[in-house]
Amino acid sequence: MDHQVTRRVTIADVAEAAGVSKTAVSFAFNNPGRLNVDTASRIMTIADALGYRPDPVARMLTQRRTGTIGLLTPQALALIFSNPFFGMFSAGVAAVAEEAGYGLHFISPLHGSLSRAIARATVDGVVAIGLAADHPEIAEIRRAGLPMTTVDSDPFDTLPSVDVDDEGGARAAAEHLAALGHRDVLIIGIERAEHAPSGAEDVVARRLRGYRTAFAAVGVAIADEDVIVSPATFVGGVSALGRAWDAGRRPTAVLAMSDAIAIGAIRGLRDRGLSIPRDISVVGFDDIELAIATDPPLTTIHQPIRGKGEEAARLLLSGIAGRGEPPEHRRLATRLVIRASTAPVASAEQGR
Amino acid sequence: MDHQVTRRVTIADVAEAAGVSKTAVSFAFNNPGRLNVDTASRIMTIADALGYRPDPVARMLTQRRTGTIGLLTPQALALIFSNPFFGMFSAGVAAVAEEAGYGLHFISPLHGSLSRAIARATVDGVVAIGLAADHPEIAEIRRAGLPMTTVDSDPFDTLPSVDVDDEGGARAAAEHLAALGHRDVLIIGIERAEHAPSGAEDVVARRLRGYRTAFAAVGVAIADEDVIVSPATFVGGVSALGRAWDAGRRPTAVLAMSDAIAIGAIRGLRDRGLSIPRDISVVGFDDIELAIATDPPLTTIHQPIRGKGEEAARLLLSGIAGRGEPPEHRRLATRLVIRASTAPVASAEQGR
DNA sequence: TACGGTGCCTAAACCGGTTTGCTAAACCGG
DNA sequence: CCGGTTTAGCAAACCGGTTTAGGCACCGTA
Repeated sequence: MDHQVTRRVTIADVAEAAGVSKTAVSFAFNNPGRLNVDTASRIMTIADALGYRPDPVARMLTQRRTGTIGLLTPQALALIFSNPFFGMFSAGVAAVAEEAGYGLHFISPLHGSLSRAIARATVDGVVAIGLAADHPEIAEIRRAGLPMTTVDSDPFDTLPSVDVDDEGGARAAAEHLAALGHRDVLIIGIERAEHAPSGAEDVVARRLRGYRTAFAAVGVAIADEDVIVSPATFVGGVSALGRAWDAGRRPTAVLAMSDAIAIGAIRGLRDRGLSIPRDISVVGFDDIELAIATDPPLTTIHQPIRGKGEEAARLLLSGIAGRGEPPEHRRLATRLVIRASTAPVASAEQGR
Repeated sequence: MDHQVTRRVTIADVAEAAGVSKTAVSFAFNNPGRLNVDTASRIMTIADALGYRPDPVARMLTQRRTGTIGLLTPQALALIFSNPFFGMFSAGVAAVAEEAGYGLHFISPLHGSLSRAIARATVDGVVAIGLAADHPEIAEIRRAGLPMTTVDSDPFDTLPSVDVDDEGGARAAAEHLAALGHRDVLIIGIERAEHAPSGAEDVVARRLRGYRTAFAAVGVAIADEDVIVSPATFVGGVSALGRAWDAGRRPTAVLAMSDAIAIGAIRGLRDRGLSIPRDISVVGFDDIELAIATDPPLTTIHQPIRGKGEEAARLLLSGIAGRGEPPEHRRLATRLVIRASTAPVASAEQGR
């Protein structure tokens, strides 16, 4: 019916139709107490009849707030959403955002440019996950005057942050393997979108350090060739494992920096006829919900994924509220969860 | 340093500093061709020095477009993100949105009100998933003049839509079970947020019909008590199964309307000492990536989750582009994928 | 009768940009 | 030197709301 270019009905239209000023209409919606009750309801009736809906953009402009927080990732959403970890994390920030009446906007590179995406984002603040602390975009956001909290970035910072004990978790994972007698491990790290900017130490680096520390304690040095990277997804894990295998690597254990990767790696190993954990052990990182339901149930490092999201959102909201407290830094604990994807190294060899 | 309430630097500040008009500054950013090249670069330099960043909200207001599409769900994000299905679906819409230069905004009930969330959302169009066709919010969005495409809603509609052959898929799942000799099944449907508005037939209803048709063909009627519902999450599945079990239900097979639920149900059954599929068969719906990696690998109904998201986004974008074509309706195929969570019913009984 | 309140409503400024004429100067061929 | 065309930049209107600072009528009171 009204299929034409029917101009949107504005506050002025309502005002005219009701024979009052724009101010009155605005009051009817936002501050009815300032109007005679009859006038107010008459205005509302007319507004409704006309199908008037205050334009949220215009509203944002005058109020200087958007009621939205941004969730920024340096990787494409299409990729990141393939990782259950990210879903859980998002669920955490969404939960506290919703609770506080905020909407959620995802900010990810637009045509490859994170800057462009940031410039277009209409948000009151942003939670940035997986952004190295020296990433130029961080400076950009701060210049824009937006409150921000970082997650899994470097901690030494003037911004509030939340992360987990990556190094400790990784160390625990590697120690577990070392204690089982493993000496030859393949490490699958997380591929980062960005061309790693120089110095900053990211999640991958911290976990790697943990792995190395643990193995150094039993006298094995992890060579760079023992470390490969993969997108943090199931299919990423499958193919990363495949590449290493086809290149001739035959480790007795795999340390993956993400459960999605680990589960993919298990799939890849199975496809090659290996039995887990008899022939080869696998340990993940994250402890996603489904880690308990895989075959075999995954030995992994637990981190409070959802809690991380919640905490990040909380810190951000208090930053938005603008009490000028000094930035808080939260480091959440990790812990080893032993399930069934790891076993003593000996078993495979001795069995022969 | 600039820790004060430093007012945001506006286009007027830049204009003044550069000794030009606001127009010139605006041109320097959006239409540099209209300016002398020296002037333009001088303006840019000054803008940069001042840290000027055009306010995206103001920009939206004048341009009458936001460069953002909304993804609307009737359930809380915190819940929905717990379902891998949703992640995959989002990845699909995100992929084509990003490609087209659009951002992604999630719209979900704010303080329980979807209307409120919609009113606040600054988007150029919305993809609505899982909203019954007679849901009042649909009318609301249309009145707002926003292009919209529905996913998994009722199809008979004046809006573009995409869904899958739910009934056919469900029928295939049930036929598979029936062929294996199962006659006593428990069905776990998806709990919907909304107080089911009367007539509309949703995904749950369509799948249920498919299940019923298949079993009717072998002479068994599915009673209402055989149908329970659960949030579409792993933990939802665990507890739904628990409730049914504790209430004394002892089916030979479980038909879950979501893989997440199915995997949770398997977990619940295992916790009770059952072996899958020897003691009881389970079939899911969706075929999420991880369905291949669970223990046992899940027999399920495949649907092109990601493709659904992509297609929905494409339809929406063409709606936004506003070529006034009649709305398209896409129905994607489903198919049974037999893995290892189903087996003949006889085995358990005969084994005794 | 003048005066301070109070209740109800409005005109106009404002938020921070973009866009539409329009003008003035420089350029150009004849 | 002249009329016509570019080029460079500006003032003002506009997008659609909110908010400030009154104005006006009516009231009770000193």
